[in-house]
Formats: sequence, structure tokens, C-alpha cells
Amino acid sequence: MSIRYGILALLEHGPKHGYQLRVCFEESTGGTWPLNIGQVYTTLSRLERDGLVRTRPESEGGQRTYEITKAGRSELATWFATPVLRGDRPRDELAIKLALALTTPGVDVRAVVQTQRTATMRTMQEYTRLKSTGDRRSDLSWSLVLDAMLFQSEAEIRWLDHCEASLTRHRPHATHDSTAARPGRARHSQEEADADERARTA
Amino acid sequence: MSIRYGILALLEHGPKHGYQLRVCFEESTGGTWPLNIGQVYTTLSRLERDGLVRTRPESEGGQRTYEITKAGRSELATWFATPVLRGDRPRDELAIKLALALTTPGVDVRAVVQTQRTATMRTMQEYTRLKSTGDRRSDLSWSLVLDAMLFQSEAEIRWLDHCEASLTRHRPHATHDSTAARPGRARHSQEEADADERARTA
DNA sequence: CGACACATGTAACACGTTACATGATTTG
DNA sequence: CAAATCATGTAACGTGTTACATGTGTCG
Repeated sequence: MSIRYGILALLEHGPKHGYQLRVCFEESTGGTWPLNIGQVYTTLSRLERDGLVRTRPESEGGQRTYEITKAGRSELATWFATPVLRGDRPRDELAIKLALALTTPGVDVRAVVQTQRTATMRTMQEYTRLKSTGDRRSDLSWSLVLDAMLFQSEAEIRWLDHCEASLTRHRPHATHDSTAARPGRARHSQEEADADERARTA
Repeated sequence: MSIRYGILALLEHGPKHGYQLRVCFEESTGGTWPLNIGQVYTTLSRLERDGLVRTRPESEGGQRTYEITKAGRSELATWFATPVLRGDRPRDELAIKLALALTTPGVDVRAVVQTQRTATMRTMQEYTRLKSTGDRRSDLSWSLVLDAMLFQSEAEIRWLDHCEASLTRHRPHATHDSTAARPGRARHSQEEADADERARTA
């Protein structure tokens, strides 16, 4: 349900054709998410079929210019006024993976956690780098999109630390002494205190 | 790519048929994510076609029992050993919505933020309630899945606060005095300090 | 001319959803 | 017996991906 409304929103600025829509979409999210051009056309067809968009009469030959209809504007307004709910979101693959790793025989859960943490931290560095390479620093939406990913990654790291701590508590070790400080891992007691606090206050 | 590996992981415990797979999957994630039964069968067909799964010979008539193959075990191990990367994840609809709201004429961005915050906080309360209704308190995977959603929701709230703060900074108000404390909103200066700190250290 | 950006589409496939059709077995 | 649960599938559709086919315009 995402690209559909994205297209409607971009057409609210004024009529555009498919190729322009892709360029605009990628601009407004800072190129973070490349938009498939084929999908733009199929989505436009469906939007036209549903009466949310129409092709301008003057479009001949190569260039088909689309504009939003009254019905389209109304749908778009509804989209903006409706929050994104849990049921709308896709399943969290990482959470599923860890839940399954815990109950599947022969899986080293700690290794899964560690591998993921490393990857996520690399991703965060990449975002941070993007944020500081100035050429787009002025664009607010682009900056906020990057922040969204940073906040998400941070939460993921915190959750992974929390998982490791729970693991240590519920599955008493096994390997030789591994209590020494390791880079990239948080202090468990603090993380746990946070989690408890959260549960109490919410 | 999610259910596919979920099924493989469950079959690692031992042979099962389609219906059982759904029940097991929903159990291991605490019923948080209902799994469509139709999809189980179509996915099993694809897995069988790809040689990752086979039907046991003794299955006759109604009950088709599936078991994992050597190739399937190998694929599963690869899945567990490979981190979930940014490119694997679906686009964040909320981030897109806010980015578009900022550039689309006639959209009250603050209202979008506020509506989303309310919805997300309701969701968090629901998760917290689930966590405390004891009947499953002992199940570690289930508890961690719920924690994942809680951590995510928290991050979302923080991001929404951050958006509101950025908005206030870049789009100097408009409405009558609204600087009074409002319930459910964080202290902006602290949030901003956090964000800056993040950018500096990463 | 040849490469590249602009521009529009289609085909095939994976995955997810809702809904429907069909039966066996269990239990009130 | 009737309803619920167990069990297996198919059909249609939306959305997303990769890949292919097909042109025009521009610039070196």
C-alpha cells in the first residue's frame, strides 16, 4: 500500500509522467530506496482503473502525463489521516529468525546475535556517513528518513543486547570463561534495568 | 523469504504436515503473527520443487507428511548464519509517509505525527499487557518477540518526537501558543542532544 | 555513429492476503 | 445430528523483484 499512495502524493504537486514519478520519489527519500520503474507503470494502471488518477488528454505518443483526480485526493487525505498500524506492517524477519533459532536444534543462537549486531552496526555507520556527506544536508525529509533508519538500528542493537542478556540468564553459558569485556556489547545490567523500567511504566 | 525458512526450521524438529506447521509457527511467535494456511501449502510445494523438503512415502490420502532434506538443512544453516541486511527489509511506510507529508501541499504534518504517536502508544500498551498476562511468561522466544516489538515501538515514538522537534526548528510554528507541556511528548532538547551525540560518536 | 539518459511498457516469478471448495474426525 | 476442529488444496488479486523489448533525444 506504499508506492500507491506515494504516487498519489507526488501527483498532488502537479501532473507528471511515470519516469518523473520515479525520479521524484527517489529524491524525496534521498535515494535511500530505489523505486522500480516497471512497478510505477503497473501501479499507475491500477490507479487509473480505480479512478484515482487520469491521463491528460494532450498526452500523445511517448509521453503519457498523469494527474490526480478528486477521488484520488480524497484517498490520499485518508491515508495521511490514518496511522500505520501493527497489522499493516510486514513481519519482522529478525525477530522470527531469533525465535526460531532458540527452538531449533543445532543452532548457535549467540553466533546469530553477534553476526546480526555486527551487520547492523555497519549499516548504522553507513547511515551516519550519508547524513554527514553534506550535499543534501538541507533537505529535511531526507534527513528525517535517515534518522528513522538510525533510530530503528539503535533499537535493534539494544534488543540484540537484551537477547544476549536473557540468553545468559536462561541458558547458563557452556563455553570457557567469556565474561571478559567484548567490544560492541553493552553492559547487561543497565540494559536489563531499562527493560524492566519499561515494563513497569507502560 | 520469511515463511520459507520458518517452515524449514520447524521441520528440523521432525516431520510435520501443513496444518501442524501453522500451529507450530504461531506457537513459536506467541500467536503474535497468524500464519495463513493457504500459504503454507503453496510454500511447501515450492520447497518440494526446489528439493529442500520431501513428502514421506507413507503419507496416503489426507495426510501428507513433509520432512527436510540435506539440501534444506544446508539452506537453513546459511539463513541462520547470514544477517538480515537493510536491502532485505521492506520500506518503512511510516518514514515514507512523513517524508511525503513534508513536501505535499495541504498536509498538516504535525497532525500526522500526533495521530501516529497515539496509535503507536496504544500498540505498546497492548504489547505490555500481553507480556504481563502470565500464561506464557515462561516461553523465552515468545517473550523476546514481544520485546522486539516494544523496542521498535519505543524507537518509533522517539523518532516521532525528534520529527516534531525538527519541524518546530525548521518550520517556525504558526498556531497560537502551544509551548505548554503536552502529555505524551518528550523533552525536545534532550532528544536533540541524543541525536547529535549519536551523529558524532558513530 | 555510439553511448547514455529519457520514456513506456510486458513477462515471469515470489510472496502475501482473502476467499472458496472439499472432505475426515471429534465432540456436545 | 450439528458444529467445531483438523486437514488439504485452488483462485484471484496486490505488491514487489528481475529481466527483457522498444523506442526517442542528446551529446561527444
